Amino acid sequence: MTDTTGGRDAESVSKFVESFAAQLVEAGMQRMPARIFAALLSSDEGAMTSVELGEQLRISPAAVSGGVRYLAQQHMVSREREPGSRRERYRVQGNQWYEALTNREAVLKRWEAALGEGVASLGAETPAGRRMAETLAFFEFVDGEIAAMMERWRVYREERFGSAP
Amino acid sequence: MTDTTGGRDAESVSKFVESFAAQLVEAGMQRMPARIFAALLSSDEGAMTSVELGEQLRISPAAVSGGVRYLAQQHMVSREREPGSRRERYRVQGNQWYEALTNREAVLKRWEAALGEGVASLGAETPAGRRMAETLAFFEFVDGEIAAMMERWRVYREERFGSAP
DNA sequence: CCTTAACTTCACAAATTTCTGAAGTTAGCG
DNA sequence: CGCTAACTTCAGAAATTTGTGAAGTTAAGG
Repeated sequence: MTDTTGGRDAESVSKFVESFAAQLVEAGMQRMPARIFAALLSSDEGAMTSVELGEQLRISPAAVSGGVRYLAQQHMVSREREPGSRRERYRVQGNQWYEALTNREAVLKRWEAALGEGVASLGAETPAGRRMAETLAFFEFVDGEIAAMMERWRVYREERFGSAP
Repeated sequence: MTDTTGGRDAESVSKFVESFAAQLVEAGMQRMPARIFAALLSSDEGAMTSVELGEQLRISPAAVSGGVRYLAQQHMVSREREPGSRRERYRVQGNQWYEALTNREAVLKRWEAALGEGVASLGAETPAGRRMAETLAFFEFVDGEIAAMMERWRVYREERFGSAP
């Protein structure tokens, strides 16, 4: 086995990273954040330094910096500092990240606000206004359901994988 | 009330269209599809012709054509032809569109496939492989839950708004 | 304190995406 | 059977996005 990273075949890891990143891109994520995220996800530690990311992905420190900032804002990675060092590590926080993925809460709230304005400006009695009110109800419904779904996931996860976070 | 479109204030409708489209864009949709979709959603009929769309949004027939094709592919609008005419109407199919929105089925399936390959190529026994297997389980779980959620929505919708599609 | 390592910010070049006008295609209508 | 209305496709200009190198900032370590 070709093994240049200390445990795995570097090439097949890289291949997975790029292919998973491509899926994320297709789903709307920017390219650099997607690649960085995929790299972190497939690292054994679940964490990498800026330099390691730059080397594996062949990108500049500036690109790492920008990508990581985006991911941190979305709560998909967290940054940690080894005490007494200027070096940071970026970490995929266990299952926190996919909870963030479904936590489109902010997005849903904005949609709901926009639809609410739509109902108001079109008039609740017009056909368009009524259609929009129903759409709004749908998003409010989804909003409420998601919390319950995530709770069920935690239970299921616990019993299947053991060890809560 | 300024009323140039035959029932509503054209300017406030346009304002809503642009602001809702902006939200959709921020969530990842392309600009033209987003604007076209918002326009359809706020029309009383829930349907408009190519010419009407071009006029309201100030875009070329080519842009309408491209945007509508995208929306139809995503099952967010359907095209209908008034019989004995070359003219088409594009329609937001009641509640069908937001069901399509949650029907990220294709997306979820691709993610699952990619993650499955990841587990295989990293090794199910490695830490990274284990983390990825858990992620995969999460998406499979969500996949299953969504169908049930939509069913609950239909029941709720029926009792709150009456009249199934 | 001075040096240096480790990010971050910024201006700009390159790549990509988006929209348009023009030309093409198809189907209704006289 | 040809004319015209109603899309669609395509090539390319314009705008936007992306990633880089270079310069800037901050904090360890000597």
